[in-house]
Formats: sequence, C-alpha cells, structure tokens
Amino acid sequence: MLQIYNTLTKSKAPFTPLEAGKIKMYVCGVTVYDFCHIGHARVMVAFDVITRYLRARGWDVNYVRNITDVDDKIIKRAAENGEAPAQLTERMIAAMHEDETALNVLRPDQEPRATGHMQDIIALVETLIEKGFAYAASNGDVYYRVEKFAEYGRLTNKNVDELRSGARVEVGEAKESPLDFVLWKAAKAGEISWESPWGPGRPGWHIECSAMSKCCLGDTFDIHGGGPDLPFPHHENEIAQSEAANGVKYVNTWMHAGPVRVNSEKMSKSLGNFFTIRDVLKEYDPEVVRFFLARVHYRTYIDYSEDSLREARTMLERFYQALEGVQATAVESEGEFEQRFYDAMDDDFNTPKAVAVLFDLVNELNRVKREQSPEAGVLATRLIQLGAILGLLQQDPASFLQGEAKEGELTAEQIETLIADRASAKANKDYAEADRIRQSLLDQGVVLKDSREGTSWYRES
RNA sequence: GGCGCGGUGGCAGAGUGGUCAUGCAGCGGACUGCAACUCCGUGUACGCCGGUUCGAUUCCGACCCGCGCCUCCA
Repeated sequence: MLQIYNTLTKSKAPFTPLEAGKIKMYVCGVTVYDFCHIGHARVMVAFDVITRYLRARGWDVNYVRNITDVDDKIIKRAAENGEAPAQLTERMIAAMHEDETALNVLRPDQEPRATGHMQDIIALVETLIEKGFAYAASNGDVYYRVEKFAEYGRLTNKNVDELRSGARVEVGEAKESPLDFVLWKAAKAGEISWESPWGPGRPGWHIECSAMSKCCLGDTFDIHGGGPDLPFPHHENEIAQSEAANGVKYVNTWMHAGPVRVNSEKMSKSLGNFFTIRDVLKEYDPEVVRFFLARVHYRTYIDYSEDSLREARTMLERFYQALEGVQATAVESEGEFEQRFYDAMDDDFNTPKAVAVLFDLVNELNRVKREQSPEAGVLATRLIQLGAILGLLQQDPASFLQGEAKEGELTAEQIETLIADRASAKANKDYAEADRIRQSLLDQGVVLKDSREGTSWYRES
C-alpha cells in the first residue's frame, strides 16, 4: 500500500488516485535565466525516482513539469547579456536538458512553457476578476484579492492578520491590500509583453502554474510537487487562484523535496553558495551525482560536500564490483529482495531503506559469486532491475569502475600494456618487477585486481 | 516573533515500545606470491531532564541545539 507524506496535512496517508490506476502529477520546474544548480538537480532526481517507481509498479503516470520562461530575472539577465529574452531562455532550456540527460533524468511527459500558454493565463485572470477574486489596478497591474479567499494560508499555516502586519508594499504598486499578489504585470517601455484586456504586459509567476496545470491535467489532480522554498507563497497562491477560479479542490497531495545545504546553509541563488550541475559533473561521474542525491530521503536536507560525493562514489563501486564478471540471467519471478525494496518505496519513497535492501542483495550476490553458483546471474539481474527504478546501475561495471581518463591520466591502452608487462613478470616469478609496475600504477590512481580470469583495473576516486 | 522539520555509533543514514538497519572508516581472521576485490567475525548510538510503562532511542511534557519558510530563490 503506497503511502505519501502530504505537506497539506503534515502526515503520511494511503494514496488514492482520482482515477483508478492513473496519477496526474505536476511539478514546478525551473525559471530559466541561469544554469541549474544541485538544488534543482535534487528536485529533478527526486521526482524522477518517484515517477520511475510508480511506473514500475504499474501506475499510469502523467508527469507534467513546467518551464518559467518569462520573468523579471530573465528580462534583467537578457538585458545584461544584450540578447533577447527568448534567446537566453532557449539556451538555458537546452542546457537544462543536457544536465538532465547526464543525470539520467527522464523527461516529463509534458513540459509546458509559460510563454506558450498566454491565452490560458489571460482567461484565468479574467475568470478571477469576474468572480471578484481579482482586480485591475490603476497602474495597469492585475492583483489577486487575498483576503477574499477564506482558505488562504492553509497549506503553510499562515495567519492572514499576521501576514498583513509583516507585509510591505513596493514603490509603484497599487494594491488594495499589501497581501495582494500580482497576476498580470503591466509592461514597462521596451519590455517584452503580450496583449491583454489590461494592456500589454506579462503574467505573474504564480498564475502560470495554475493555468498550465489546468490546461495539462484539469481542475483537480493527484500530486503537486516542488522544491523546499515553494510552499509559501507560490503554492499557497496557486491554491487561492485555482480553487477560486475553478470552484473545486486543486490538489490532493502536496509533495516537497528537502533542501541541499552547503556548510549547513541552504544552497540558493540569493545566498550565492550554489554549485551548478555542469560544474559538479566536471569532477564526478553523473551516476555518482545522481546517487548522492537519490540515496537520501527526498524530504530531508542533504549536505553537499566533497566527502559526501566521494562516499557516494565508494558505495557505487561496491555495487559495480559485485556486478563485475557476472553474466546476468533471466529472472522468472520476483522474490524477497523485490518485496523488501517495494515495501521501502511504498513508505513515502524511502530510498535510504531501499538502498539498504540493495546492499543486502549485493552481500548475497558476492557470497554466491565466491561459490561460483549460477544463482549469481539471477541476483545480478535483480540488482540491475531494482537499480533501474532508482535510475542507477545501468552502466557496464568495468566502464564505470575504470572511468574516463582525466587530463594527465594514463589511458586505458597504456594501462593494459603495463598490466601485460606485469603479467609476464609474474609468469617469470619476478615479483619485484610485478610489484613495481603495480605500485607505479597505484601512484597514478589505478588499482589492479587479480582474479582467476586475469587482472582487472579501476581508477581510484 | 509566527509556522514547520530535525537532533541516532568516528562519519553518512534508516528504523523500532523489549531481538540485525545499511554504507564508509576501524579492528581480528580467511583468500592472495604480496596486494586489491570478496567473505567471516567484531566494537562504539539513540541531545538533556522529567513522566507513562514490567520495560523507552521509540509514547507524553519541558528544556537546549540545528535547519527551513514567513521577500525573488528548487
């Protein structure tokens, strides 16, 4: 029985879909004005694992993740670069897709862009005005009338009175109440804009998601996900917009990923303490980065450090070393390991527990490997299949372990030659020479491993 | 200040009212020409103080500490 933690109720509950066997899921994506950082990667990987698992268990998942491609920061950054906003966003979207592909993140089923849904957005704002939940202000902006929506603040336990006393109004705003947020922003001279009943302008951030989710999934859907900083105000505002406009419940289950921290602080654009995905991938195998993110429960924080990345690498080596030299064979039916893995994942996608099951499987695999039992092939298949649900363990073991030669490192050919030299030295019982070659390779980060079948090697992390 | 999450062995990280997490690191042994890999064995833990209980790391209360949101940020 699948259980999911719901931010709205602050508790785990058995998951029941709106429509039997189907799951409609919307996840807030990226505002594409810069390269994605590890925090973005965490959300991508978390919901990728969730989607893969649900599909592996037979659910028909419709996974929608939007792209915010019009926004103040995009306009500002494009102006700084001296390029059109669309040029900047196209580049960043392409970069994001590259990062995702590297991390083995499957693309969502639908990836709507705000600029592609202007009519939906305008129609939704019009509905809100008609129903009295929004108003066009004197400055050309359209605002949402927060105090008109009685349920406001329910997702994040916010009290409207307290919010009002803490709110501040920016210069130039024409709100009835400081709590009101913008649905449509009037364009300044020379800014990119779209025609609307309220004059040329662009949508506010929150309304995009209400419009795109309605368009892709309907008025009510099963799961809405996002990063740790989105419950307030973004998701709170989405609820206010969608439920006021549609008159029905917006989302059944709210899921939020935990933050990535650096030195105990949240990794974020505003703190400037972020590492981009592409920078990290220069140093680490993408699968290592993915495992670093996936081995921790999606809701808890994760600390980014060289040590944790290295540890993820070491753990992955154990998996691949177990798989090395085993011929995977067909599996007739699922067994104990699959069941334990599913039980862990059914419990709010408990990946740390699921990974522990995989290590138990590795232990068993290594044991039967030593006995040269044919059972090894079956266990290897089970490991690879369960690994696939986490988006891991799909590489050839030798190539993962050997890795790519970085600059200044020995190439695979050079290493193979030295291993051949060492083999002949060993054949002549010249162990001094054999050990000298092995030590020299070790000094260059290459570890040798002798076995019945010969000598294999891998690069030290 | 308001709302929320968390404090587990050297480190990372699950979990449970009384019995193994798991991985890395350490120690002893097996295997090996010696190593590496692997296997077997092994130590160390549940922030603090009360309460409930036959028994609490696990439930309840107070306290201390850390983090997130309350402003654009995944």
